[in-house]
Amino acid sequence: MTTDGSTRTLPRLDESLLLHMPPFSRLKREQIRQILDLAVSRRYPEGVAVFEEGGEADRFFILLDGYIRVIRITETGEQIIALHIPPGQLFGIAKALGRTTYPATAITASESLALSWPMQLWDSFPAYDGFATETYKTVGTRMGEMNNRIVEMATQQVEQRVASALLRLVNQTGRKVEDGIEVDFPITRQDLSELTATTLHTVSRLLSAWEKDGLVKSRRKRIVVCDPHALVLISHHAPKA
DNA sequence: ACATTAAGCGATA
DNA sequence: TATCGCTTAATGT
Repeated sequence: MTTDGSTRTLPRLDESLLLHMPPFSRLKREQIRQILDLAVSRRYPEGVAVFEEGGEADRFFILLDGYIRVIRITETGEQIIALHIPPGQLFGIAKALGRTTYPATAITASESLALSWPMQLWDSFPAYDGFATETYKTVGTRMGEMNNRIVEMATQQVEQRVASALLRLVNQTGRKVEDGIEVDFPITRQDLSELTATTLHTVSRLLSAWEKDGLVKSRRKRIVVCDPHALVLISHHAPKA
């Protein structure tokens, strides 16, 4: 925000920023220009809240770079990680859920860059070709994913849940490295346990066991999956009575 | 099949 | 040096 009240940030945002983002990829340069001129660009250090659960949903966002962790707090004060958002996705789109407040807290899992717009503009954006269908797709995918996790929590055992969670992480946010696929942002045992409703100790023991068998490689805050197929087998293993 | 408690170690800031 | 991330063993449910 500048002193004259305009919302444009220092250098004019480059159009290539949005050119390949799914919600805007079908737009002409001129339309992208319009949208960018309405946007605020902001960099967030690792571990800060972009917005908080219950807060007034006054802006919506698209993640250009980095990763966002969507978390909720239970009655007893424990954190639950709902999902992670990769670059190119919209988030904080409360109005798409018919809400005026944010339903969860968004924390940066790594240093991130995001554009945001005032929520008042939400109803005008579907005029842009592809935006509406893309947001429906995003909302649908996320609901499906959370739905799957509910079934998972209820039916699968811890080892399978952690295996599934790890697979989702590398599928959605994985980066190719020397000896496998690495989760592309810093992630602790605690984080993984909050994703799978278990304890960091159990996660630590599982990762140690998997590492001994060559399925994964991990150091502090970093996890590499070396043998995805073996993890798939574990995740599909039927619960034993 | 898990969680919890406790102790200790190396990495990181 | 203090804190954090992590591991492991022992014990509890």
